[in-house]
Amino acid sequence: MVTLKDIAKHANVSICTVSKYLSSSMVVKKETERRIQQAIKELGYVPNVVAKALKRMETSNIAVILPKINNLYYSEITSGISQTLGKYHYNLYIYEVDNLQLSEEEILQLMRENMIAGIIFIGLFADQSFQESINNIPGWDIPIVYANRYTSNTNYPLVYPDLVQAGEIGTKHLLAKGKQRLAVVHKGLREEILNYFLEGCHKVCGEHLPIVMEMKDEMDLVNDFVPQLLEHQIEGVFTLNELSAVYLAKALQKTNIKIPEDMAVLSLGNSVMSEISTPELTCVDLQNRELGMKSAELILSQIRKEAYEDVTVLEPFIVERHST
Amino acid sequence: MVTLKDIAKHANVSICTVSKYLSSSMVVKKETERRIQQAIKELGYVPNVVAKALKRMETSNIAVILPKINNLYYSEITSGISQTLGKYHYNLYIYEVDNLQLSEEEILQLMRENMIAGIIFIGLFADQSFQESINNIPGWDIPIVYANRYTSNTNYPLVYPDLVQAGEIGTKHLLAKGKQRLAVVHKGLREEILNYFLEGCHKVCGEHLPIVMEMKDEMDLVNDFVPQLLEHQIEGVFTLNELSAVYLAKALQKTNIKIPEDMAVLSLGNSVMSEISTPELTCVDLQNRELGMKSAELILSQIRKEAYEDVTVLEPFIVERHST
DNA sequence: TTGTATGCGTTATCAC
DNA sequence: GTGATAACGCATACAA
Repeated sequence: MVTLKDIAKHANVSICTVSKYLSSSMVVKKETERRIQQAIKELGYVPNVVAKALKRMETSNIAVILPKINNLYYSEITSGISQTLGKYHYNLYIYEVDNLQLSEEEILQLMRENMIAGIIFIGLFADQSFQESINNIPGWDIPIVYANRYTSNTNYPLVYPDLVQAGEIGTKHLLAKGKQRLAVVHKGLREEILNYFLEGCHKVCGEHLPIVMEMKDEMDLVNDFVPQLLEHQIEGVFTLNELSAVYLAKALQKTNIKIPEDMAVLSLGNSVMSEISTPELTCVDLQNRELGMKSAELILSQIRKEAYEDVTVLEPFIVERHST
Repeated sequence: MVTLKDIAKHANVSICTVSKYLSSSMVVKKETERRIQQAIKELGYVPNVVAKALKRMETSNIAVILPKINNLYYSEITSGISQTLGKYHYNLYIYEVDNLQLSEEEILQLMRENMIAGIIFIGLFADQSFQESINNIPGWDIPIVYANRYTSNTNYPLVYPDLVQAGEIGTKHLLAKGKQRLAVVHKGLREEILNYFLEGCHKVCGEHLPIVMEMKDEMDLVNDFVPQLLEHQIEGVFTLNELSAVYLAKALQKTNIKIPEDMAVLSLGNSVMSEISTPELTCVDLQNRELGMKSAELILSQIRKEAYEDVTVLEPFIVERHST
């Protein structure tokens, strides 16, 4: 391995001179520069980031911790993070919690061992127990960003889409399409989150709120779920889970219910899945890539000790296709 | 930061004793052990992986380099890699080439700077120029695995699905379903790769090969592509790209062609996309997760200087749904 | 403008 | 069993 020492010797200067020159924290004579450059080229010098990190007690590694990467929802966000981090020459670690089977404590330990410069959690961990885990670590000083987590008892910045507005524009859209009797369908959504949507619905519908229905894994959509929809004479469904929206659309068509004439389907989330569904689903885009980019920026702000917003809210918008 | 030094002082032993005890490369007296353990607990010691890496000149970081992560094809493979690496306590870096806009040389430089322990390339880089880039680096010694790359001029192990067999079982399946006139549809596939499939088809069809059609981005499927299919009186289509298969199925239905009665559609690749398509697509599963796991194992074998297979071929299999 | 010397936290080579 | 001490490659305070 070629080190600064080798370069220094070859260029007949001291290590310090090379080091400072390379970090452009010093101006050197033209002749010195030439010799250093030549030595670097001839010997094939590659800086050692690990040594640098040890000395400076700081890496350029950001960890993204998420349930699984093979899910378009998470991978979109991750790609946004990657894009911004790459621009600033930070590296991106991925930790898939579903695969790793590590406890919260073990993950935090891992982050400290590796001198991670910042952590982005994507929609993970029960609020209290996790925050407690961090508080239990005296001298914890790694920047954190919570992407897609709705909580207030944390000292770290939050980034999430405006779910109230999502509920509002979704409902408004369905009403504008002439759909009166609406249902909000979700799948294991925490009540707290669900309430944000309903608050948005409320703004549009007043007291005439959509009915709320939960989709369960063991349900047969065609035989169990769709009949319930019909029973309530639902005309428009706002499905708060993209994949469920796609499956619902399939079930409706199997039951010979025309989309959007007999029933409109609006999905939350805009990945290829909505696009390839039949019919193509109208959806509320949650700006996942932007969410990722913003999360990365917030981590970098913390690292640089700059000011940052405690809460960043992204504006969702409607992408109209053929299901409403 | 609590270091070995602090622990040593607190436990009244030397740094060396603590270090060797922790790496279980030395047996210590019961009493010493107790004191060390107590010190670690009381002071809250966290080992510093960066310092360890510098000293040992070796990290536990594996880099995965791929075009983009927000693509189920790549993220499935990545998830497989993550699963295996996690088991052996290796960390996973992700580098998205499409986002980073780095040249081959810059990527290789990045890997060396960061003392990456091994690199997995997923379906990337023109064979020759890239291999040359590596050869141009004297003393390059980072293990590499090529996932989904078909080439012979490399010194590194290859992992890929058996495309000949994919062609064979796909064709066989379509024939078994009573489809005689077949088409193989691809989208910008390199001739070399395409030929593997055709070789598989040949095994089943003899000289009566399927016709090959290329799908282009600017094509209107309903007005341009489907009519071509009909013109050739095609009864079964083997689409070598999952997303294209889904779009083709949509186009066929718009043209009121019944799947699979009038035309069978077989897709290559088995992600959720085939599942949520209407109708659910029968497909040839390429075992992406296994591909990732195998890639990770091959990297680890190289790191451990164990023997490994130069070429690992995965066996694709049919997943039957409703499109054939 | 350049050089010397020290230390980041760890492991490894000795000696005791 | 245990302890000094020297590296690993780099950055930096301080000298010159």
